[in-house]
Amino acid sequence: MKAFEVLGDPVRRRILELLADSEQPVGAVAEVLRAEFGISQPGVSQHLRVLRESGFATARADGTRRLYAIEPSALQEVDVWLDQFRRFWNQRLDALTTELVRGQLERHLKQTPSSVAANGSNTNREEQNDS
Amino acid sequence: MKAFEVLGDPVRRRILELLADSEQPVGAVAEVLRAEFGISQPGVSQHLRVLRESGFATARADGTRRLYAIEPSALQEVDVWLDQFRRFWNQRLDALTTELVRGQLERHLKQTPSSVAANGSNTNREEQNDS
DNA sequence: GACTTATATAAGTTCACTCTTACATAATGG
DNA sequence: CCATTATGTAAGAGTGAACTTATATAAGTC
Repeated sequence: MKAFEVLGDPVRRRILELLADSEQPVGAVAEVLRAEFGISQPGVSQHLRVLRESGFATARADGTRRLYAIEPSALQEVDVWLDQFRRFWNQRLDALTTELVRGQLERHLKQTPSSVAANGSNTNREEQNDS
Repeated sequence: MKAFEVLGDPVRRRILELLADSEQPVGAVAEVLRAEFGISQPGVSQHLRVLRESGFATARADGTRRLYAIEPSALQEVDVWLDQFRRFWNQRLDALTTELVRGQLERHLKQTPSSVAANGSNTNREEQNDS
């Protein structure tokens, strides 16, 4: 699990956030990081290398530029590791996330109405005990 | 987001895994870590302090011992950060806490079969894409 | 109170990581 | 080709984090 070591660096996390919007050339990323962290272009290149080699990002050539993009697999590993702890906040929907989740659920059900059919009413009513 | 820096250390991740089973006294944790990482008791205490101070664990006194337990909030922060990337491996449910919704949905459908009525077959079959 | 067990803190060392500057490589356009 | 733009690599410096050993604290035991 090298993934967490890679994400330990705030600059690299920021890079991933930038790539999440869409693939980006090194220059664009470097510009942002110079503004936000005061870091040089070679510094950025080094971080991008780490992200590439650890499976967090991929690069493709585009003329003289290289476009970097998110590679989900490594991030998903992190997600999987978190699974063993989800039960600590998952058992019951707590006050914080209930509404969000509920909205999510409704939207989801709306997207695939066939799967739930008739009753759009008391879909997830069993977990409002302490919220 | 100090959380990722804290999780960057494999020893600390292992400690959290150990605490996930149940709360543990320092001694028990230290024993495992000495076996697995060759690390001393003070080393373990230092890591536990980091986990405490960063909100990943709590400690309560029990006679001469201190029992450490998981504190979910910090881990949940990590989960939330991951949200912005989930769409890369969850085409359908993209936003917050997909797993939560998923588990919730499954439990719900199981608990209230009447709500899905006729089609008990492909109830939530649409999200087995890449797993 | 003295002894033991359990854990925390102090001080110091070591080492890996993240920078920087300088340079290399590669594609494009005149 | 030569210059320019875009990016990658090299080498070295500085810093901080994670250990170690030694010691402090604190609670149970006799």
